Amino acid sequence: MRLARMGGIGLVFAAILGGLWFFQARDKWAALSYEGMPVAETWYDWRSFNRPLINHGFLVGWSDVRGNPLWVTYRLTRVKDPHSDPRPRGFREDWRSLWPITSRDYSHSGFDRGHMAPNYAMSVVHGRASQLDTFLMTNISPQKPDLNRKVWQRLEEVVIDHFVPRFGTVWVTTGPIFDKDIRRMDSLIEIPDAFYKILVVPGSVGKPPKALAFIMPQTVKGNEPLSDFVVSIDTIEQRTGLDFFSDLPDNLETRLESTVDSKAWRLGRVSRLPSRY
DNA sequence: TTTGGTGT
Repeated sequence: MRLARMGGIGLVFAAILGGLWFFQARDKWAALSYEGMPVAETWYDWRSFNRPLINHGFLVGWSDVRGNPLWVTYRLTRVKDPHSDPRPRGFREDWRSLWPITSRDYSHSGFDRGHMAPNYAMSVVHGRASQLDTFLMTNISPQKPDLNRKVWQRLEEVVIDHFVPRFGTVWVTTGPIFDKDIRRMDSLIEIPDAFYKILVVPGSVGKPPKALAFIMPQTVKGNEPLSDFVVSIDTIEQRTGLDFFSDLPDNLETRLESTVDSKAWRLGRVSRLPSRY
């Protein structure tokens, strides 16, 4: 009898603590993503199953099965005097991943440790703690050097150097794409076939939001114009099994995700900009 | 280097 009562009290406390955790987490999920974080279209499908990890300034949808983040979301805003702290020395294991993933798992694999939330932009906009979090292995995905160090880097530079100053606020959703055939590195981390990046400038009164989306395959040469890789968000949803921006009113969401609107972004002017380095 | 690699 007494045992049952104590058990009951324990359950009530657990429920209260769990509830508090959930509501706090839910607030952070909402604050770190635009109109709802990405969700798997089929919740029981292991291929798109992921769980949200909260970091300073960005959110990660982590897949323990693939050993990759399936999506990362963050907001970039204009800052007056952009400067970044020095690049940290190394990549760090994230204790939250089910399988321990370390920097060494990428060594001699032929793949770069590719940031999803980027070091420089996060440092400039969100500060040191955020910058350090971008070096967690749960923010890293295997990228071929010609992608990571060339055209993907150019895309990230255009976002932080041109789009953010021009529009004030840009929401970014980015991650890997896995086609049906599964290839893994020796460390069993799965190798993506391509990467996507979705940019959204939020709407204002009487003005709908605008989006620009890219898919870049691992096989790029690196000197292609960015405009070669523009796609609709619908295409990315089909290839990832994720649903983006699901909190938008349906008519807005449908329009945003089906249209390709590179003119409004004046992409042509920055499409062939060389990397700064 | 606003991307990364390798090594101790």
